Amino acid sequence: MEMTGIRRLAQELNVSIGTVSRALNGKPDVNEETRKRVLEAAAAMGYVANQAGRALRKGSTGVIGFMMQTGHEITGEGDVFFMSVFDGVQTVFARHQLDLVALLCSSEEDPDAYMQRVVARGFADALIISATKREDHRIDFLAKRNIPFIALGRSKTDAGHPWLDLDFEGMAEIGVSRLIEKGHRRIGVFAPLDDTNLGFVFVDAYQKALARHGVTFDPDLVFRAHPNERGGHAIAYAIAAMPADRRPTGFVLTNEVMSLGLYNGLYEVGLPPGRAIAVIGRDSPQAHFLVPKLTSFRLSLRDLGIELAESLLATMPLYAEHYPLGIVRKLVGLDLIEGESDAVPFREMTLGA
Amino acid sequence: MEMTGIRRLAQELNVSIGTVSRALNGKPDVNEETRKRVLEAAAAMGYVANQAGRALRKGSTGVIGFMMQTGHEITGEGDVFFMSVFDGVQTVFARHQLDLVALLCSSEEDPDAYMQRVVARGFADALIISATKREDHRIDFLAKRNIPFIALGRSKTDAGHPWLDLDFEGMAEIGVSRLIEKGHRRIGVFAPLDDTNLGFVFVDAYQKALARHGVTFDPDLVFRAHPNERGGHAIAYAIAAMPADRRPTGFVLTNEVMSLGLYNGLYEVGLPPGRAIAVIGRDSPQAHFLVPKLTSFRLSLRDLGIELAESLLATMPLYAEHYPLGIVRKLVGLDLIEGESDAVPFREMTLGA
DNA sequence: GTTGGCTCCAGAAACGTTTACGATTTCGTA
DNA sequence: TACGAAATCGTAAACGTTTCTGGAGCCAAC
Repeated sequence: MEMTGIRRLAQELNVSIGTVSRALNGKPDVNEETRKRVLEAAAAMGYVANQAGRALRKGSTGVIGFMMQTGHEITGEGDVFFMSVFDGVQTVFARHQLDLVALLCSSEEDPDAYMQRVVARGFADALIISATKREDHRIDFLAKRNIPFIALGRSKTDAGHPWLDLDFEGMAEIGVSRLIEKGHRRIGVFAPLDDTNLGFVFVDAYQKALARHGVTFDPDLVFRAHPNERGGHAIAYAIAAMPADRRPTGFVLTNEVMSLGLYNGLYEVGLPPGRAIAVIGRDSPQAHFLVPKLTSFRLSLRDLGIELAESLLATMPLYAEHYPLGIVRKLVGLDLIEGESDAVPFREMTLGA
Repeated sequence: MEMTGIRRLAQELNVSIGTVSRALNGKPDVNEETRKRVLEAAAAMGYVANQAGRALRKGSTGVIGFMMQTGHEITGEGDVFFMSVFDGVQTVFARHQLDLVALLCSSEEDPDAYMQRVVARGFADALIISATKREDHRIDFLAKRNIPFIALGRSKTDAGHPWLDLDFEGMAEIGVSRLIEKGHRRIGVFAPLDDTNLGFVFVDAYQKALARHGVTFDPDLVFRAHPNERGGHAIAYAIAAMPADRRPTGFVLTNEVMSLGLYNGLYEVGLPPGRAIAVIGRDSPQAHFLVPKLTSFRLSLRDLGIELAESLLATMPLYAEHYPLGIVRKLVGLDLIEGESDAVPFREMTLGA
């Protein structure tokens, strides 16, 4: 009869399974000598406590879920974005033996339903949710159930929950000011087609920034598109389709990947970025080598991940003492990296490559 | 005293928990009338079986793990790549109530150790591993432990395990032939710095393709770089640093994102793609709008995901009957999409934008 | 009227772990 | 010597579920 797991370990060492467990979990009442023996034997046979058994008994899984939706069309941020954020999150979690897994919601399943399923199953101790919608039922749900969570991205639905978001207001203000100082008056911006919150926040801030500089707002300069390369590309064609004197002479973009499509689209329609149109965008591995060099907002995604993790742990009773941050609701700022894409001095629009 | 989970449901319905469980799991010996009552009550209170309890009892979790490493520098493929593959995988898994989660190995942790930990914990029923190395200990480990798995990418370590990989041989053959037909003789290719297997496979096939066309192999035309935008960018500068008559006049690239860096790098060094150097690359959302349009290899990542999932299930006793595929070890082909990036007719190299 | 088979369900065991509790030993001190 | 505290460990319960076993009830057939 084959013993399994901790029982086998206990038998081999001639101690009880209780002692083995206490030894492995660093509990106080176990002789240091036996603890050493246990640890060595465990390492030797590669014993790791079974997830199900442990979770069932402890009532917690040691797993934090990062919920995201698969399929490219939907996600506004690139994947590089997430991979870097993950890495930051994990360096914090690793300190507490917490594991990060990405909970992947199929594009065929409703995100709300998926999340309820995951929570009801007790799959994770806490959740990080991204791609927050303007009104996001997940927030209410999690708050009501008292599941620790943090949202990456603000939302109109406010449950007093912690969130982190990029400083879109700051980007709007800096971007608009910078272009206006260079003489631009017609500044285009992007707004997403769906109800992700960032679009509204950014467009609002954009309008305020314009007003602050006494420039009147033209709704035609808000370009609705998908938040991906395709969307950026489409915007270029939308611009080209406008009467020349109504086109934007500058553009501010906060999305990681749209600048790629916008750049190439602008080349195609004969309105080269940095020459015919000033572009300010967001730095990313993909956008980093654009020619001419993109004047862009940059932030450390790894640091964002670290802050995300720490802010989440701050709301979890077991870990809060190490992170006395309260309920974090914070905008993370971005640095402006000077490039040449906004070097075009203002003048009447001219067509041609 | 608060009843939880299935017990509460059973009490509410005045049946035993066993009956509830059987009703929910579609077991035969339960009255259809009571089954209906159970299902309705479960839906009403949003009951979902606890993951830990179920996994502990059943010995299987219903979770399939897709193992990947976080941090951008390491991953050769972009995140869009994975998000699309995931989506395909999930459409298959959904048919069997299986859940896909991404197991994220921190860049600070050894991938082998991470995987052993995950397996020992019994976290997932099966694994999909990506970023396979030329010699990959994970393969041996999983095969020895009899854990169902499939590798995305070939490896030298062969455990008779299933794998799927892109047809690098095909891309090398088609890409090289195409450029040679246009008169090119000096064709550059990329090889990764680390020991991912794809590099070796591709370079091998590249050499064979050259030989088949009677073109002698020049090792200087194999450019070692990181498999990301930065690497592509660096290659452009490496090319520019060569004596003009030793430079490649064409380039074949199979990586999703490197063409971005290469394109922009080539522009910077005054060797514009499609004009000074012919480039054949790989299609991707990011590369899709490059100017001039990239002549590229395309495949459906979603279909790749579907095939990956089906091939994995084919090796799992419970599901094999639905997927009589045997042990799949297969190259998936890519279509060539005509663009203008390889339109440059062969001539002596000229500098200048 | 007994038997056998069928349908449906209750009861209990089992999965692997953690932990509360109690038992044993040791040791210092009255 | 005796007693209490401290150290160490074994025992068993508990977590929520699935599934095995058996039993109650019913009907048909002999």
